[in-house]
Amino acid sequence: MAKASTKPKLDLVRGDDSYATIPEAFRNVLGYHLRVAQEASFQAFSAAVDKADLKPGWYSILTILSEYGELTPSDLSRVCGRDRSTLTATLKGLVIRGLIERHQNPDDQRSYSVRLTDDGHKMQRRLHAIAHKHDQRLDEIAGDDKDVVLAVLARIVNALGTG
Amino acid sequence: MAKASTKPKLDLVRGDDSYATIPEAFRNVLGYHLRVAQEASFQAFSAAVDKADLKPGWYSILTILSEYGELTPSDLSRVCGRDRSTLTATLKGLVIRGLIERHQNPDDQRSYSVRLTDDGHKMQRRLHAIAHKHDQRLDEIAGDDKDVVLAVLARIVNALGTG
DNA sequence: AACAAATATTTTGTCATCAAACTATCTTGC
DNA sequence: GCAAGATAGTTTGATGACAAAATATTTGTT
Repeated sequence: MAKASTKPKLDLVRGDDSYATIPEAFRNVLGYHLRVAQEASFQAFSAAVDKADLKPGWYSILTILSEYGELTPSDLSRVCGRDRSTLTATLKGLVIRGLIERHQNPDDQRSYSVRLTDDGHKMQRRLHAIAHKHDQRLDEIAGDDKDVVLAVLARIVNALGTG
Repeated sequence: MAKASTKPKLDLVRGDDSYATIPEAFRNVLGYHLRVAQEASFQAFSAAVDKADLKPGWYSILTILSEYGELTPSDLSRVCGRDRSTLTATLKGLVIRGLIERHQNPDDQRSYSVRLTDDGHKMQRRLHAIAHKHDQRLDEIAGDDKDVVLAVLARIVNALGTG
């Protein structure tokens, strides 16, 4: 409703596919721009990783393990900010590919931890190189505003929770 | 690798579930914070919509239609920045629920357009009320930095493309 | 010691996203 | 007028996410 006077139907038809028309209702809406920017960023990283025949989902897990050494799936899920159940399939794949190995916890039969293998370390470095290039690109785009943006994003996460 | 000296394993175990420990490797990385913040924002909106027994995916489509009046799935996909194939299922659901209706294009048998029904308009307003509250919350969190953040997010999308 | 409660992980179901393959239809060029 | 190519939409398959239910095991209580 609102202002039904101007219906911008026409300029939708554009040859290039850059995102032509932002609906008026979303123009000032952080959530919308957050979603679109995150999707763009992920797709760009994904494409770069894909060219090397790797999976984008591996990067964060391998990197966290390279930093923390050894973690249970639950701790890993807390650190990377995703639900535990999301990790199961990825971890299974990483084990199969020999990039991580499981260690049964001798004190608790329910629990195990994962750590990088040598191949896992190598793969982490490969992925990190790709990720780092992507980060640099984002940093250039953000320029001097980077710190402000990081601060706002952190406030959003703290205020709304991780999920 | 890098600095294997301090492995912060310990403070992971926290009673609350606010995101405790950001891996050092991600602390300054826009892409990571973008992903986590977007996920948090989406989950918060999703939860609010869910309480009213609605679907978050409906909101953007209904709102775009309320603004543009009548669109083909392809144009809708361009406006909302998602792939065409993503819309198929949602549009089907919206038709079934009587929130939108399809109109065959008389000049092209392949093509149709969708527009809101009266129920669709009502539903759009309900969802908008929820979305608006969510937006206000994000606006409060962003405070004076909102415009800077919006500008950076827009630059990211323009530089990396919509997907 | 036994049963209840908490915890660690997996499984299942839903949804959103893209890309690529497929179908149907329209347009173009010859 | 007909075949080739472009376009609109759908389907299928992969990935990634959550939540809720199911399993297995440990801990705590009486």
